[in-house]
Amino acid sequence: MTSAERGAPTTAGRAMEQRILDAALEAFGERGYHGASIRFIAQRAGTSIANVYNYVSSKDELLVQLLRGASQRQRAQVQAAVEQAGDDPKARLAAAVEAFARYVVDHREELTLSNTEFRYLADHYRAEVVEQRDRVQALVDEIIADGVAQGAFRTPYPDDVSRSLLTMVANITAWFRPDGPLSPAEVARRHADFALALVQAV
Amino acid sequence: MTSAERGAPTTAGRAMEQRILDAALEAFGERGYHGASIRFIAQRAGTSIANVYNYVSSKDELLVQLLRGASQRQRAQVQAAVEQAGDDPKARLAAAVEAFARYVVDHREELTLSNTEFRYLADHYRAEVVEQRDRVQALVDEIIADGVAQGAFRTPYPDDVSRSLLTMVANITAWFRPDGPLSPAEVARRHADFALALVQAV
Amino acid sequence: MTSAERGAPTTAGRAMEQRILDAALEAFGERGYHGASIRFIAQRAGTSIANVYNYVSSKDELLVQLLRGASQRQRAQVQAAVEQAGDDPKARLAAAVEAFARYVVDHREELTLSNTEFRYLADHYRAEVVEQRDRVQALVDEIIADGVAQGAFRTPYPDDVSRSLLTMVANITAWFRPDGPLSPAEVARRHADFALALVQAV
Amino acid sequence: MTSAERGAPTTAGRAMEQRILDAALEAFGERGYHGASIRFIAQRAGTSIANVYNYVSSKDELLVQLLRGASQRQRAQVQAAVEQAGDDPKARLAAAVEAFARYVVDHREELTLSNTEFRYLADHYRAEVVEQRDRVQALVDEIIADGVAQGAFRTPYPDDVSRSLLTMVANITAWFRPDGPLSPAEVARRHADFALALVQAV
DNA sequence: TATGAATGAGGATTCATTCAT
DNA sequence: CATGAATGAATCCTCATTCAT
Repeated sequence: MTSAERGAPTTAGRAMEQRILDAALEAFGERGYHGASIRFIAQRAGTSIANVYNYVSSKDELLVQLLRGASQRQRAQVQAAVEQAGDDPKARLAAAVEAFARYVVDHREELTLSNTEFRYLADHYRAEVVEQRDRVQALVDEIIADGVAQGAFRTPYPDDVSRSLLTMVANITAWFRPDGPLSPAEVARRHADFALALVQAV
Repeated sequence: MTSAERGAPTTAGRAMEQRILDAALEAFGERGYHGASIRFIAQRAGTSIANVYNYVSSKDELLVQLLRGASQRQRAQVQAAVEQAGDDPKARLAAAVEAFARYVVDHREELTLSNTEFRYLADHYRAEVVEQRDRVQALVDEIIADGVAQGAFRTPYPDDVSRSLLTMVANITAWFRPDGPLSPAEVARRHADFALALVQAV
Repeated sequence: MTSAERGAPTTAGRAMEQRILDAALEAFGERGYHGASIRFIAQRAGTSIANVYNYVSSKDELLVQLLRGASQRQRAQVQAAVEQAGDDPKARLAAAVEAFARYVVDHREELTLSNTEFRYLADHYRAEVVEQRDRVQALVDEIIADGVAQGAFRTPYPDDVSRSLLTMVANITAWFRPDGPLSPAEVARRHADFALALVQAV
Repeated sequence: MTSAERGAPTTAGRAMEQRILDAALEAFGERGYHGASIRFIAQRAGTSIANVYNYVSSKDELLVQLLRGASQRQRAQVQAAVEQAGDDPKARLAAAVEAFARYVVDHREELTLSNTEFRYLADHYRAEVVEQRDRVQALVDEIIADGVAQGAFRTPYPDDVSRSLLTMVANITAWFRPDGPLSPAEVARRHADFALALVQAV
């Protein structure tokens, strides 16, 4: 059931919904939230404007649905990676950053949106996305704090480093091009290294 | 007939022009390029819509004028700082990053624009801004390469570090709040430290 | 295929039809014909939009069905009252007006519709409603004319009084509130008195 | 200065504004508030849709401007007539009703609007119109109460008569046609007579 | 220098309606 | 009997821009 009030969707309906979400992701990514019209999105999805509103109740809602999904999946991916990384702070930090970076590079469109259009969300919607972000930030904060406590990291500003680190990784979208010299995997790995350097791992 | 196509501007004219540019900076910063209308900007500037067109030939031009000025001033500030820093790679890198960061924090609105609305510039205009950015990037690239050559920095990926470093600093705008715990000066200084950590300065 | 074009309706079908008509009456009453959408009506009726069209062939038809029914029942009620009132013009007029007023007050929504949305009916439909109204008007005209002929009423403008009288009573809807000080029965009775005053009954 | 925020209007501007208001009055009268689109109004006024919004800030505002003006002028006309009518309750009542009726017949479009579209006004706007109406009603209430006190009127329900009387007169719009047998002046005069009959003037 | 008047195109959204299931 | 999917046309309103004054 989508946010537009309706009953159980058919198979065709579900497919159409996905096409619309995909089209919106592309459109917002290319032109920004305000720059991408519903007309443009509908065209990309191959439907009429009116039919878009059978699946989504407003343009706002379209944006939030995309951002919400992205932030949840990214958080989940980071959390899972950390859980598998064992106890060593270095391993945990590397795993967190690599997973975070991997999500960024693999879902550039979602993250471009998240970085640049997030602020246009209505307050009510923004909260949901902020929470996911905060949970990731808190996780990394904690890893770094642990590392410092155990003497594995020597940075004098653990919290500031943590924030700047995630800022750096989230904004890989600002320069990464898939046809560039670095593969997604390499980009992610190197940023894991950068993270260790930033915290001054011993 | 825009300002550029006319004779010498009067003092009052110059003041009006500045009011318009300031208003546009605020407006774009709050709502984004597509989200801020000329009407909104004119209201902020306290003039009529039509009068905005006495100073700027189009909305595009308004954006480009802001971004061009910002990127030039930022580059100039970084260059000046580096020139005064002497020969030591560490001192030079610290000076470059601190100056860059300082500009970001002191001109948050300009840089928010630069980070998020830059992509909406027409190709022709974008080039001018890109050039300024590239010159800063090249300068930092060179400092880091020198440092590596002299054995002062041990990073195995000097170019990647350079790019990620500037990304991190440019996006301080994403989280910095003037009423937060850190002063602009502190934020800048710490990012200089982060830079040295990132390049693994000896 | 609308209800009219189908076989005998089921009991459940009849109930649904009534729910739709009730919902439409409410909706048109609250928002007017143009202001009430089929979506709104369907929601009130607790069905889908599409299902509304199983019972009514168009929005126009929905309005006409309501107005037609109302005007028929009102006319019937007035006629019945007059027939039971005997021969005295005063009694007949009082009975007519009281019955007419009673219908108005007891069916405010229908009459609000009738007073305000009637003009949006397509010509073809309007005729049916006009006929019912005209029959009531003619009946009252006749009663008053009789009264004048018999010397029971002294008004010099029998036809004008007749029209203004029914206008006054039909538009009770404009001010009557069920939670006001007057009961429906009282309102009706007083208007019967007003009618006698208007015709200057001896 | 119109409600749409602008500076001093030019002569041409004032003329355009009047054309728009006239067009809206006609349009709302013919099709009702919800039925008359801004497009339709603009066409009638001979301008573009966008230009309508140079003079009026919303469709709501267009309606309220019309209704506000009408109710004010009608009240003023009634008040003036009463003031000139001397002290005799009969003369005063006749004057009030005749003036009221005259306004109705002479401004049928305005009053059709007032009778049928008034309820679609936003609460905030409605209050202004209600006040004008209430003042007229209060004036007539008072005249009738005085007449009853002085023994000039014998109606047992002075307040109810007062309300039904004005209802009757306001809704002359429902049946009056300028090409009918009665002139505006005659219609008004007869309703003054009806008023005296209703209150049972001695 | 400054602004009111004007507009065509387009913004998001809702409309009444149809049809396959 | 009932409904989700779909649409073209229309809704109100705002857009960036021009021009005469």
